[in-house]
Amino acid sequence: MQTEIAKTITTAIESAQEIGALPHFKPPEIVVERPKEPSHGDYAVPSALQMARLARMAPLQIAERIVNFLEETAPFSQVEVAPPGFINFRLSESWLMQQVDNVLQRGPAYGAFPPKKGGPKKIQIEFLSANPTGPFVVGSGRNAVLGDTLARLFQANGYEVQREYYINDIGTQIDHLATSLQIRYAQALGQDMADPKEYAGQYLVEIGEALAEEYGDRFLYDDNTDFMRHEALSRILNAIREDTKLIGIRFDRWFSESSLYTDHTYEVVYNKLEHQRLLFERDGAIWLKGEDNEDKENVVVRSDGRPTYFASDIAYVWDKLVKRNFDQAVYIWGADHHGHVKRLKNAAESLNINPDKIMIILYQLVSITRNGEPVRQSKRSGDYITVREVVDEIGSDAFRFMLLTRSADSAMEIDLELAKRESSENPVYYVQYAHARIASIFRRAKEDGATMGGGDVNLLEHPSEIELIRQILRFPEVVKFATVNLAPHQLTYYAQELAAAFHAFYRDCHVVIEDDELTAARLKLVKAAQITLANNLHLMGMSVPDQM
RNA sequence: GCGGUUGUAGCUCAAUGGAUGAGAGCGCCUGAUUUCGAAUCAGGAGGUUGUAGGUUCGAGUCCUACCAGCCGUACCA
Repeated sequence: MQTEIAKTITTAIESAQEIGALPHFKPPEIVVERPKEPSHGDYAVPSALQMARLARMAPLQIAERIVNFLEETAPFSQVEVAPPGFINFRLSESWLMQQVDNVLQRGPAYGAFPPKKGGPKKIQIEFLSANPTGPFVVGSGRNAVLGDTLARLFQANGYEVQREYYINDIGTQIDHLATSLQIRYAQALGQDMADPKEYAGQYLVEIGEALAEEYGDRFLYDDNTDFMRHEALSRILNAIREDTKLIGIRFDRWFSESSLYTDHTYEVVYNKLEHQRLLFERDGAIWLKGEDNEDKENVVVRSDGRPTYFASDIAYVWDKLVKRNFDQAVYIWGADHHGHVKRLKNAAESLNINPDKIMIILYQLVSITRNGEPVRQSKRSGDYITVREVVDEIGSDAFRFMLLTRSADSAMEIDLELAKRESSENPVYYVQYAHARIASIFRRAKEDGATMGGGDVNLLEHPSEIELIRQILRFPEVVKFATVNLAPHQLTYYAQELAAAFHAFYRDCHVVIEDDELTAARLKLVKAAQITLANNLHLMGMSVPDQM
């Protein structure tokens, strides 16, 4: 709708300029807004205000001339100019009513957009990717929920989406993990050893005990680092996989960092950079030049010959955008990684990859408190709160909703005790209750033998009905907006507004009544509301209950 | 020090450079059910959008400085 309005405005300006009603100038991009104040209509265009200087005319006058040249005003009952120079569009009630049939027809697809012409764009979203050195903790939950919801949003926008988890399965930390497990295993076999310094968490004790039970002392005496590394990784990753399922997340691929080296991707990328003379040696290490002098140089290969994490990052982005040919690569990173954004994009550019294909979402970190006291989050010390613990207490839907309501760039604090106490007040239940109430209306209608077949949507003229339709029709716009702005939290706010519009309608309008025709029409409206609520809840990865 | 980011109601947070109303939820106060589900609805109190300047027809939003919090500033990941 917004793009259509923008188009008609543009043509109106052009024809006004041809005739001379407006002077010639290059019009700015036409912005179509949804005004906050309902009396200002459904859509508003402030372009006349922006063009006042260019046209050297009063904004009100510009707006009036544009309106005079508008060709198509079909779905609108009113197009008016308001001071200081807005052009306001009001949708006609009959048009609004007719959209209800439209929503019913689209059903589960309502709010989704078809793929672009020429086939769907391939987008890869890599998220969570928590180091496999410990359990899935609450802090990472935000990453997971953001990534998964964005994946759902891109799917709704006609993209072909792949969800990927990048496993950091090499490096110093993994070596420490292996030696820590070796100690736990030995302890499980009754050896008197000091607790590991590196990874002291309970989960390694359990894995050590499991190994002792399965293998006895077979791995006790020789150097079994490789075995320990493998066992620790696979068991921890399995646990993470199970825990992500707990909140409705599944990955399409688990990508191993070490595979970048075994399949020679790294070698190819390294040679490419070297061929372009972008690598140089200093202090025994190999560095990558910065894009310009202001950018810092970064170490790619350490002086002991081992590649850095950054080296893997470069090979990985090549793997994504060149080898696997994704159109876009989305990264979800904690804000503590913000320093890496520029160097990754610069490296991509050095490889002739368009850096615009890389979208990096930074989210502020989550701090955990319990009754106001900060809780430390550290896998090394074994001091952490897992997603599983919290989900067991408050449920997956409330957990996801809680993490999703904040925009990514606002730091959030979760108080565990408060979260438990208030979980019954979580707004997700408000939204789900609206859905369940509608299901209940349909159960009632069935008992009474009422159906929505043949319902005439033109009967839906009560102000609460019109308002509910307006809210329902916002849904596709919200989906689009949340995607292009990478702002999935918008879904949670819209869901509450939609539910509120339904509850207000419920107060004012009985659905199952004596008047069969009005009943049928209202059942249609209520069905449309239910479809929209359900599609929204699905997009947020939450359950859609018929009863609560 | 330098760089990034955040500062909005008692609390947790929204708000696409727009309109005499900066909005929700929680908490607090007052009301509503012989009715399709009260996990609901209606109303009230509560704000100098950290401070000071600037740009703009128009600023919570953009720019500058300052104050406060968080993060980064590794041949860790």
